[in-house]
Amino acid sequence: MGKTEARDIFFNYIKEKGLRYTKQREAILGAFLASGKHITIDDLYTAVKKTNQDIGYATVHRNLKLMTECGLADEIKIGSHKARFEQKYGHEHHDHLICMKCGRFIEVHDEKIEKLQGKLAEANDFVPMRHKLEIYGMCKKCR
Amino acid sequence: MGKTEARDIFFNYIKEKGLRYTKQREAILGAFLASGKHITIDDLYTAVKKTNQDIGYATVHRNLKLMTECGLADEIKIGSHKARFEQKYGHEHHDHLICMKCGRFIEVHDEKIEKLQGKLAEANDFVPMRHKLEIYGMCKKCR
DNA sequence: CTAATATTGATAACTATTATCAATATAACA
DNA sequence: TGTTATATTGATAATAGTTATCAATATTAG
Ligand SMILES: [Mn+2]
Ligand SMILES: [Mn+2]
Ligand SMILES: [Zn+2]
Ligand SMILES: [Zn+2]
Repeated sequence: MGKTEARDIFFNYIKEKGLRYTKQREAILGAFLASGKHITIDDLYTAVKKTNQDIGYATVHRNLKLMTECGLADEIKIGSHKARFEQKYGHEHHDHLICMKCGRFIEVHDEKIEKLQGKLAEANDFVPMRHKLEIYGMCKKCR
Repeated sequence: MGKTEARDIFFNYIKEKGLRYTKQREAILGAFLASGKHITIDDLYTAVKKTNQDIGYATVHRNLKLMTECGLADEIKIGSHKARFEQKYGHEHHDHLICMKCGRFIEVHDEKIEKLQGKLAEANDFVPMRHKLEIYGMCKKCR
């Protein structure tokens, strides 16, 4: 479901920029597409290592940035924690409820809020391009 | 307008924790209350230095954290930039429109959005405690 | 005034990210 | 299929921001 298209997007982006499609890129892309939500660079590095033990951390880092540039990945920074990435291609936009106790991320979406954000920006002569809404609190399990 | 009360809050917090009220604390508090919006630790450090040239960076940092703990300051992290602080006591809650070109912060508030956020949390069995809404885009001046 | 201990300022340590660079891999093209 | 220009890699250094360490000093209760 979308893996081939995702690969095409990455491959085409690489080619358009005059870059080269390497075994490492293929491996990193594959591991990313197989990954769960909100992974860190370390998570992906560990995952890729399983099939490609000679991979370097910097290579994973660089390619995660490339995947972000071409729209396959989305970078999210929470509090003082390290950067996390989630799949973007084929995934709807959403915001996050973040549990302050267990760290769980709950993905949410509210079209009314999205619309009001647009109006709010407009009222301030501001052209919105992207936004981040994070609600911190306590999840069901943690109380 | 509120400066004395703000000082009381800090002083009482210090005392309650069995800490000591020092010249440095007084100077840092004063500089913070006189500061503008969204300052960095460096900004405050520079400001305090003017009247207290022997102050150390670590001392400013530590006390900014204390002021945050007792509710006088609010820490905001934008993108990959360094931490910024704004006055919280006597200031209403607000969110930010952030210009991606000039870096300007526009402070906004929308009660309807706030209410919908509460509902959204509730619908997910989540108890919200604080939230962060940042809309990135282009401000009026920058286009 | 004394004593216990919190604070300070300099700086080291730490964390995460990004840059550097020589060796190697890729891909266009002869 | 070679040749060649150059993009990529992996190790590691550098950087940026934050936080910890520690000896000297300041504060405060008694
Ligand atoms: Mn998500
Ligand atoms: Mn603000
Ligand atoms: Zn939880
Ligand atoms: Zn602007």
